[in-house]
Amino acid sequence: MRKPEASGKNNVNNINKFRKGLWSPEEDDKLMNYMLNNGQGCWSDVARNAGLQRCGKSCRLRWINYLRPDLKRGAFSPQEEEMIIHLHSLLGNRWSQIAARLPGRTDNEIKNFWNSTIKKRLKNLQSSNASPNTSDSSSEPSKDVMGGLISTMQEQGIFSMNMDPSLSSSSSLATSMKAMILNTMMDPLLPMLDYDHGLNMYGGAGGYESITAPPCMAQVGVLNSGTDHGFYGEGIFEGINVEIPPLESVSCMEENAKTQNIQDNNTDKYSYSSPVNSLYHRNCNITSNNKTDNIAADQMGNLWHGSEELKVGEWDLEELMKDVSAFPFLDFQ
DNA sequence: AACCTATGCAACCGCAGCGAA
DNA sequence: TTTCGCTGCGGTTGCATAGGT
Repeated sequence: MRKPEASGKNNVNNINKFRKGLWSPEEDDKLMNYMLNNGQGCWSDVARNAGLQRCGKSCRLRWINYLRPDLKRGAFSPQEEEMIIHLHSLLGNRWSQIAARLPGRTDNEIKNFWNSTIKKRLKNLQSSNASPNTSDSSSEPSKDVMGGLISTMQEQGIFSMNMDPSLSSSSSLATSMKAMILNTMMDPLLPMLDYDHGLNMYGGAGGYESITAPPCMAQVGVLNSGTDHGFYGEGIFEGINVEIPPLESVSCMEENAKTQNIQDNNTDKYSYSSPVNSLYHRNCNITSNNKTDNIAADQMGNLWHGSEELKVGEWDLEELMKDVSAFPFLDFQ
């Protein structure tokens, strides 16, 4: 941790500017008192009016990540871990979106948790499951590796999902599994993926073959055989749309936050907003290019209960299994 | 006890989006 | 239309601490 009186450079260089480094208890008090008395306004005004020699950005960060009264401190519960993993499989590194669905947790906290704990675990799993044959220069993913990864993740509780054979054809199971696997493949820590021919959840930029997905929605688009978007030379997915849990009120302060406004302007563009709490109201626009998309307005509790299934869009099972079976190194059947 | 290394996490940085002027 | 300031986000850094040797 940085010391409140960060030595040397910062303080010297910022005598007439803004303070940097760790926050002192006095600064915390000032900010806390100001926020409680005045609420959030322009952050640069907050910094000034609270008598802090900090930039507004720093004040905002401190409040959001540390001082906010509704923050939940302490270790992540297993349920939260599962939630994070699952949401990450759907949302990727959109930490703020993930945090919006975890009451009392901050994006920074989740990001740190992911980058340290979970990535480490996955890395261990990868190394422990990778067969010698797949550790060579070939970037082709191995069925064994992926299968092992999944099973080991289950064994170790990283990815818990009911694998009862009777549920193996469940669309939600396969959907969640597919989303997880897709995202797992996109994870930079897994070098098995040839990123030059990989998937781009965010659409557009970079040298990726672009398979676009709108913000707030995990959508893995079309990869057809015989197109330039081949994945290791093989077509894989017809469009995959995975719904994510809608933003819910994550604060006890606003019970009425359950109301969600879902607007359909008939151009396949949806937008919804959900109060997160009185100070942090996040908006999220969802753009869909699939007519079957819809926004689940279910309660969070219906969406996630430990290992229960994530609510997903209406998928045709056959189509789904076709998608999955087309996957060159997965066999769910 | 001293040193080294790994880990966790608070905070910073740069960028993009947005609205107002 | 452009510029500017503010906000929010994701990536990264750097320090304190725990654990190992």
